Amino acid sequence: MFEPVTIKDIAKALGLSTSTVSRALRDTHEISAATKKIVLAYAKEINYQPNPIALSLKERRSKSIGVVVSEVANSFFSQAINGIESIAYDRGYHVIISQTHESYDREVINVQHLASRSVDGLLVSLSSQTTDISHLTSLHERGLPIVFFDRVADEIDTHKVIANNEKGAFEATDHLIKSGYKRIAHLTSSSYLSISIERLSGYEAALKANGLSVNQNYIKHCLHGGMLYEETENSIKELMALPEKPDAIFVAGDRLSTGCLSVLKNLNMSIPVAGFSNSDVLDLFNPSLTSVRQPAFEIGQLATQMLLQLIEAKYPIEEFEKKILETELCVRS
Amino acid sequence: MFEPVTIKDIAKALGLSTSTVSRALRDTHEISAATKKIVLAYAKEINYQPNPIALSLKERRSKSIGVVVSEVANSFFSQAINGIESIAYDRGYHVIISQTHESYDREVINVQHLASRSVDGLLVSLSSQTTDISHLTSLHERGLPIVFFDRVADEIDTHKVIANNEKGAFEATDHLIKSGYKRIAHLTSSSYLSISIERLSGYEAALKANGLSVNQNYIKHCLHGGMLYEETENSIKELMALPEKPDAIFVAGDRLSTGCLSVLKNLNMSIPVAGFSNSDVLDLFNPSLTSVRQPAFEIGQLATQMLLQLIEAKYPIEEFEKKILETELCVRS
DNA sequence: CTGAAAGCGCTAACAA
DNA sequence: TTGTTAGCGCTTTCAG
Repeated sequence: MFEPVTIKDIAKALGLSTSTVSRALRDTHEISAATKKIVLAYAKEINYQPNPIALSLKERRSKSIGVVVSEVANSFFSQAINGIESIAYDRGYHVIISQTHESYDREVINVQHLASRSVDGLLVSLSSQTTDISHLTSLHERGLPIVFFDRVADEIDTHKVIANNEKGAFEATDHLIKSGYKRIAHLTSSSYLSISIERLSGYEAALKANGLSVNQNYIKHCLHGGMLYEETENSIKELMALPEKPDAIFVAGDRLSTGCLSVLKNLNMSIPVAGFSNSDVLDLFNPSLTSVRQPAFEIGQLATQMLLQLIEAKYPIEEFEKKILETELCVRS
Repeated sequence: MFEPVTIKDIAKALGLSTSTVSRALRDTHEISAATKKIVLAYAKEINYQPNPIALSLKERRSKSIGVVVSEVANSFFSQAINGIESIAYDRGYHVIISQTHESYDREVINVQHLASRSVDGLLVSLSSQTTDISHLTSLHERGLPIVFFDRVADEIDTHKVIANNEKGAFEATDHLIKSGYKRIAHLTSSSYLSISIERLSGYEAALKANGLSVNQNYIKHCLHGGMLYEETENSIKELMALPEKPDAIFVAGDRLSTGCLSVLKNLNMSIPVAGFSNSDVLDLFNPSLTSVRQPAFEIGQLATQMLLQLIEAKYPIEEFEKKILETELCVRS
């Protein structure tokens, strides 16, 4: 049906061998200028495009990287993807995006699929369900470069790029306290996630730094991270049914933050909320959301640079680093 | 570095030929049950994964489809992508997403890149800059299946899936008029886009149906479709500087709608806005946005089904259809 | 400077 | 029932 031009067609048309054509196209020095010119001209004329599949098979690399995120429809991830693309594109790499929708099974399938498609490396942000990461370790041990961003797995020794979640959480919680609130609840995602742990830790540190104690009843985990309205709603209802109701909420995730605001609005409740979010329409919100903004684009860029460094390294790299980028607190009231 | 297991490894280990192994794995009837069992067991043991690149080269298809959208960070597109994935995934196809960022040059490069990567078909939503579609016609003529969604090109005879933009625009405009507004401005994107044309037409029809005349000064095109704050701001400033200021605005796009609200908020202006948007946090907005919501997920699904139908067709398909899905008006005030 | 041939992983005639 | 061989498009020794 769809018949692209091959190097063979050029060779036949020009009465040359395929190898000569190949060399001419790749501008090898061992080809006469005359032949080169003819080949290049003809290739251009018939709009020859090399077949990257054949190339991949031959060179055992695909010049593509796989990205594993939970949802594209999430400001943080879509911005990170833009960062990833901006670098990958410049360096001649393709980006293949796959979504886990926070499902562990889906993550395993996607990772395997990407690996079998011979991506040269993987940029991974774990799903909220993931506790077992053997699908990644096995690939990593066999030499597939992997860089984690945002939701990382400390068990795997490789580059990681994250936001300063602990500090961001600290600042947001501290801001609420400094604004006069004393009973600060914490709404967060699955407790497995590195980001949950880090943000929880920042929240607790802020309480302690201000002489407040940590009340476990004030901490609610939503395993679906805001994807399920009912789950978020239940958590908030439980919080608001406590004898000592919280007087402010610090939320640990993007979808969860907006979900929280929706629930509060629908329940006709008014309570200040601060939370992690990279949405670009927060200024339009009412009730407003004091937000912790992550440098999503930069995280994507940095992670990609590190991955390409691993991919293109001549010798296996043994030293890995965890880059931590600062967040930004946007106070709204 | 990263050495996957091949059919050859299995053959060698088991003392069989590669073809026997190949046949056993594909469960051909001409292989003894015993051999099959051995091969399958061993393949499982060493976690054999067929190399899809080799398969692609052989079968001249990649079991993947390319998607061309302007921005992933756009509710409509991210929802559409979810719809696309849901179908593609079930049918064993990979989805490769590429973003044009509304740039024509980028669109050409992406399309060519996808084509050269041997995608089996293309799902395209044109960039707002695109007027010349020869990069698509040439591929289409050479037999590459293409399905347009949302922003379509009528010049190419193929399947198309769109929302009922004209009716959606009519309803939104009509709603504003029925709410008592008489001087309704229209903020829209590039005039090349099919969606702009359709929505403009619905807007004009609503005015006429209500005995109002179309005032060209009330119609503003933003070539960057809301991506450039200044552009949106200028358009709105021009509108509000008119001797007869509009008393309501109908906006034709997602980013443009939120951009419009931001500008109005920042300029401290209050004027009712209705517009196309698929954001899922509109309920939190203040000022509110009466929205025209497109069935983005379904559009993605349908487009993918149609594309797979073209891809898997035994005989070339000559009859094409344009599916039009209904929008939903969500009144907010 | 150019050509012939092998090989990347896999499948499918064709033989045996 | 299984093995041999060729070929998908390309690069790269190795010969000429």
